[in-house]
Amino acid sequence: MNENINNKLNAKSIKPTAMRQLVLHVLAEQKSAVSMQELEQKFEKADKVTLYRTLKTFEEKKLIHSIDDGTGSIKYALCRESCQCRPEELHVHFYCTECKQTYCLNDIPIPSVNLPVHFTLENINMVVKGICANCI
Amino acid sequence: MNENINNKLNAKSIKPTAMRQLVLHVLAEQKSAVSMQELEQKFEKADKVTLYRTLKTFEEKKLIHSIDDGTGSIKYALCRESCQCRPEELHVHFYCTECKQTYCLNDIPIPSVNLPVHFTLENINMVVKGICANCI
DNA sequence: AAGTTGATGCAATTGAGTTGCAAAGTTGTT
DNA sequence: AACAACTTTGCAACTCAATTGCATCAACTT
Repeated sequence: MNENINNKLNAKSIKPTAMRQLVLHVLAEQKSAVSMQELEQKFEKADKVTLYRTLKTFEEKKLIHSIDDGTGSIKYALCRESCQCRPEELHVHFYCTECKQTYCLNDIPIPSVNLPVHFTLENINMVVKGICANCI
Repeated sequence: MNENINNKLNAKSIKPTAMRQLVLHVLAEQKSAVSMQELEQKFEKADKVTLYRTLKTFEEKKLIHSIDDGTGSIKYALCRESCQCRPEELHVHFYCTECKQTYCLNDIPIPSVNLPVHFTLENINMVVKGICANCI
């Protein structure tokens, strides 16, 4: 397990410090995307700023991606193996207004959009709001 | 012109106060979606909170819609005539990373998404980032 | 004119995100 | 082992948008 964690960090050329192992471990357990605040609460003692910078590093190295689900706090979730976070690889996110959880709909790619002429595409954020299967 | 403004307010059953007429007037002039801060600067003297509440009212009454474009400040834009802000009516938004403007792509409806079973849909936010035609 | 309701303006608070800086830890070199 | 060079961590403090409380003001009702 620890092997696995270190492998993932190494694969993205992130130095495997204790903190980073811990954060990655917790992230890997989540079924939904989590905010910095939620993560913070999952540790006994955790410095907000270290967490913040850890997440930034993870995101830069494309180990995780962030989702702005419109709730005011950004959520983070693990990327899939070998993800490059390119527009074609992105998936839809779902925010449940009942349980307030944000889920990666990994199997639902973001549909392509025909932009007006001379518009270039870099990135897409698509968040669907509604009620998830568990809350109906 | 003033007639027009009052008609729009009345049509959505919003009491046409001076402030609201003014804000609606300025909103109608915009080519892109604007933040509260940007709006504030367009007035000589404007109280942030009044503006805030005016926008809230407008949004509740579906005179405007808000866009969370991921920049950290919410943008507002007029809805089209007779818009109910239902999922089928929503359009894609475009954030230009060059000019930092957020545009309503009114002619591009949000593509439909096949959600997993038992997920219900209430709303969709779709923001495409890239470079707009003016900035290329 | 008094009373009720809604709108406005100021002050102050919240809450997420961010920066600065010094201490602690890591790595590589002699 | 000792040193320098670099990275990571932790605390304090700050920024900035959004929001709330409360008192005042305007408009409409009886």
